Amino acid sequence: MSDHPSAGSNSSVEKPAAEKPQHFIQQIIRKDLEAGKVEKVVTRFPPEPNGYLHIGHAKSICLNFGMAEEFGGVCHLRFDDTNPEKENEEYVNAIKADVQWLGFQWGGPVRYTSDYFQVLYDWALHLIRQGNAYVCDLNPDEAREYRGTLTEPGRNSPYRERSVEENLDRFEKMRRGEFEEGSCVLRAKIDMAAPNMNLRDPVIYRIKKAKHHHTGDTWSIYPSYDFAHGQSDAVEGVTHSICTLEFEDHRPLYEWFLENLPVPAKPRQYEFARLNINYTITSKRKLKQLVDEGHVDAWNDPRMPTISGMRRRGYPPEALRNFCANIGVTRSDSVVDVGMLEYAVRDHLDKNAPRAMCVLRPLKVTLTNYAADRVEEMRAPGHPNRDDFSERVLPFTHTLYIEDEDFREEANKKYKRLVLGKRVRLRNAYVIEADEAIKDESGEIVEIRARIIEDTLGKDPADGVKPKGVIHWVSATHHLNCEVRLYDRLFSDPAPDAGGKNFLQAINPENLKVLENCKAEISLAGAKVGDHYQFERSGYFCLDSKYSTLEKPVFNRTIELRDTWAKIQNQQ
RNA sequence: UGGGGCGUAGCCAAGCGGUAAGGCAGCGGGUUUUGAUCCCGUCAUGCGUAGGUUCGAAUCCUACCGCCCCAGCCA
Repeated sequence: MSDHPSAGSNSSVEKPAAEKPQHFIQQIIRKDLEAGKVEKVVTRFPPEPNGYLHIGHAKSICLNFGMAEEFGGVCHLRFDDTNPEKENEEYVNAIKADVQWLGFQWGGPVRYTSDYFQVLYDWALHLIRQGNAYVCDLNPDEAREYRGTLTEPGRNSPYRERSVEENLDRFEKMRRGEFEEGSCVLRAKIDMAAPNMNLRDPVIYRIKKAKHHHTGDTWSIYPSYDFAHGQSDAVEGVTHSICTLEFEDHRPLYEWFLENLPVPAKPRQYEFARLNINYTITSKRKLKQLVDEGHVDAWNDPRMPTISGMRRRGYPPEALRNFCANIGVTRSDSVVDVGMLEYAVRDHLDKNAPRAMCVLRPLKVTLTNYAADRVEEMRAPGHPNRDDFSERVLPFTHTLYIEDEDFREEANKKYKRLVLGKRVRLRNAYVIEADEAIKDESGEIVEIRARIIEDTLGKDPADGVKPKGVIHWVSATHHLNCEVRLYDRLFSDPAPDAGGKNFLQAINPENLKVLENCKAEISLAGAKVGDHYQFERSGYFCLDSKYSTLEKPVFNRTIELRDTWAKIQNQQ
């Protein structure tokens, strides 16, 4: 059967000029709607609550909820909870929060595959009565042997021809918990010689005496993914069941159940390529390992590619959605450059984050011609390109801090910062000129003595000697002490996951730098968790939701500004 | 020497028989009190390879090559 329903030829659809190209899922849905095959689009996002959602799930969420949104339908949130051994409620709650944070709302209640355990059980009975399923007593090793290999057909299980009565009886005993785990399973009777391994009498129910986070001890048998997914879609009236490519081989099985069971609808499955990003891993199992072994703080560690980690890091939900829109949806395997994600984050933050100044590595500057008790209130725009942001007030005083790296005793003309004997513009304030660098015993520069050039607020020096550049600063007496955490990529290998590599060895040992003596402008005292700021000339920052306190604010660097200066330096 | 997919620029990706969109990255330039943003320009004589069909092929056909997925009582 064809992947794409051979839609009635509706060739007279005029193509609107200069429209955004539609990806194949959009094309399929639009045709289904136009052909009247579907009245209202229903999709679903079906995570298994066995870990936290990551950037790859964001793509799926944007696709599934996005299609519902775009075509006036709904998207269900359904927890695919058929394996109680790995799932729990912490994950359920985290997943719900993540989906909502991304800005999506599911249609109707939160659903669980476990809501359908009774129907699924009844349908298993139906299959048995039709002679389409049997209880098989082969142990796992034997079952593997009987299954055959990729190139050799399997053999029929010796239990394949049990009578309906015996199957009914044994399945009932499975249900009642009378058999040990692993002693038997219920299998669909399809074809042990099928070239598609999924059709070689797949397991549809297995015994698990674990307590289920949602159904408690009600069941001692649980349906397999294959036996649950399509039927759940059918029960919910899902029209387009979108999943990743590795499930393509399962589609014939998905359809086999729909055809052999009295289901209320016939949903269709479509597959797209899952997201891969370089320098990143998107495997729940490996992400869990990073957490369990303490390589990171938690699932929501700002270095994690989890949705909660990116949230804590300061990635705005809009950036994630834009990113997903930018990468598209196709069926070809690909590895997206992490630069695309970073672009989306910078792009949104640049347009929306208020500006502030914060000195990360302070170097004291004393203004010898500025009275020690004088305080001027400089006014600075909240955003250079928007007038709907409120102004900030910056106290300007006799002693200031500038960035350690913004001063050099001598430098070539490419260095556009403060140089001994030269001028620089203090952003939103005066032009100053450096007269002297004071060093300690070890030769370390500990203070700069400088002068302001009078009458340079909003204008160049009257003598025509223009400053070489602009640097940020903070008053040494009127500021907010804070801690800043600089994150770098978690992995230094573009493909930490590839081949037989051990991804733990690809961990970047310098993925976090904590600066405890940072000086922020006082307006930042009002920062709240969830606010985003651009620390000018530095990057985008936000308060850390875990470590920040009123006494000691902790800012996470979400991402650096694009830095062509660093690029120039690296080229030399 | 099974089955299912996928190959368009460094990366992502349009294209659906009429002569290679767009974005990211890069490069060059302009504006700028952020080395940011913004703006302009540049970046595939060629679509995995080789044949074929056609007036015309990235699009159709054939063969080959490469990569991904499948042998859980995971999803």
